Amino acid sequence: MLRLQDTMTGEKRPLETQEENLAKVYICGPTVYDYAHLGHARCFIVYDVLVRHLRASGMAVEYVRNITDVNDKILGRAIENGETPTELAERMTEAFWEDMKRLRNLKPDTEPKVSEHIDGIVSMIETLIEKEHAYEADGDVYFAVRSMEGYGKLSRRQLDDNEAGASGRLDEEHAKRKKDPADFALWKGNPEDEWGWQSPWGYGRPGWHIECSVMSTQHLGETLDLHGGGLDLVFPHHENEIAQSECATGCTFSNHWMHNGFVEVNKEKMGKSLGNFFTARELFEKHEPEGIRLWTMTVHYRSPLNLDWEEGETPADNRFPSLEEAERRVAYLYATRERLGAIPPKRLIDGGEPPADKLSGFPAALKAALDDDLNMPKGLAAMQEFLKEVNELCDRAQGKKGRVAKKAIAAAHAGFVALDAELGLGGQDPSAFLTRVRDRRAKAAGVLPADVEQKIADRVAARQNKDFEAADAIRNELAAKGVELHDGPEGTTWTMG
RNA sequence: GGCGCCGUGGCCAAGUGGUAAGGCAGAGGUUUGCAAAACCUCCAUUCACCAGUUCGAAUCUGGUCGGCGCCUCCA
Repeated sequence: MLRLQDTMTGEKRPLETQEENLAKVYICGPTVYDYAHLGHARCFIVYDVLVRHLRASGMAVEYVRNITDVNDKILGRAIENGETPTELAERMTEAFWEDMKRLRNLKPDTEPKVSEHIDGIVSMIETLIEKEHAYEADGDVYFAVRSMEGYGKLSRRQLDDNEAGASGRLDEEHAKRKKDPADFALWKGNPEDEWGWQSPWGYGRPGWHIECSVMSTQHLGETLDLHGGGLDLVFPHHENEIAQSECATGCTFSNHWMHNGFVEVNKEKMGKSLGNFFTARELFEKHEPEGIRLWTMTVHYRSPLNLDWEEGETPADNRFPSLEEAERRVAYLYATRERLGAIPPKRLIDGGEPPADKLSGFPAALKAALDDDLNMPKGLAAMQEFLKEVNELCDRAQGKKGRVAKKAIAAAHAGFVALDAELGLGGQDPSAFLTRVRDRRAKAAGVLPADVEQKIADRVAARQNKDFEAADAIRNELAAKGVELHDGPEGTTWTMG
């Protein structure tokens, strides 16, 4: 049973779904005006693990994540780029999907776009006007926050406590049309030569929050089992979604609210204006996406996730020690999996000792960790102990007369299956992964694989002649470039340290 | 001003009433022609500080100090 922190109640409580064995999950997706950044990566990995875990626990999940393709920022950026907002949005949507795929995030079941829900938006606004929760003003439509009892319940704030314009972003033009400073736009009128749609209140575009109310309701029904997004969306976005949806339908909007923490860079919030902003794809140049995936799991999903950044002379010289460490851990995972797969059948025996608890108990330990408010660091700790046991198993199989029990091997394989199902780790081809990491590092260090292979051949010859001095000279020469040689029964292999 | 979060070993980080997971780094060992990898052992009598509650507190309460987020762009 999954227990999750609920932002609404401030408590950890079981995720109770309306229909048994079906979870209706809505996650706020990206606004597609630019490439996904590290914060997006983290956020969507968190919800990906949520969905994976629910499914691994035997639950069906209807996973809906929207694409916000209608937004002022998209328009602004498109004008800068000299393209249409639709072109930009489509380009960025494709890029987003590609990045998510590389991070090994599952595709949601439905990815509704705002541009395809304008009719629904208009009709929800009409309902809100009818029910006197919204009013028209000069071609705009605003939601009247004071018309709703309990406005502010998610973020636990009283309207009168908020400091109007505390973030210094009051838009005076629109502010004077509002009856209350806290009222927010459902529809914003704009000139017909600008991007927009026709509506009962004239030409214009939807406000920021209404699209999620409409898309979630349309695809999952009036009441969601869980709604999630970044911590910054609690107020105003989710608060306003609640206001719109509950005033329009009269139903509870979502039974559970989940919010993930931010990514920080050197302990400061990541932001374009701060110059410490990284897109997912620029980091993919340096680090395996799956390493980044594991890195996001090293802290609890609600805590800040800090990226260490050692700024280089040029962007290419930037270093990210925490990502390097995470990538090494993923490489260890794949190396272990590769070793397991390489155990020859003749080493396997029936019977034998029962597998160690850390081995056979890993899937259950992982499930228990995730059941407890998606505790991924705890899950990784269990993974680490599991991998150690698998290596120990491989060590035993490698001894001169080494034999291991078939049931232990089966338990190890089951552990890897669980790891991929629950966390989305270790599901790639091990040797392809390891070779890719090695070759990328070699390239970065200016090491040519063909040269290394030649040196290895020279060294093999030297060793056959018992010329260990020459052999060691080659080892040292390569080591100076970061190349590590591994002598094994099958020959010599190499990695980049 | 309002709402909320955090302070655990050299670094990162779980743990939220029963006596400190895991990772990185470090030390020693098994193994190796030498290495690497892998594995084993060691590495916080202590959880910012001060009071209090309790048989018992890193975990609860109050206070102090320090860091941070949100208050209509934000994942």
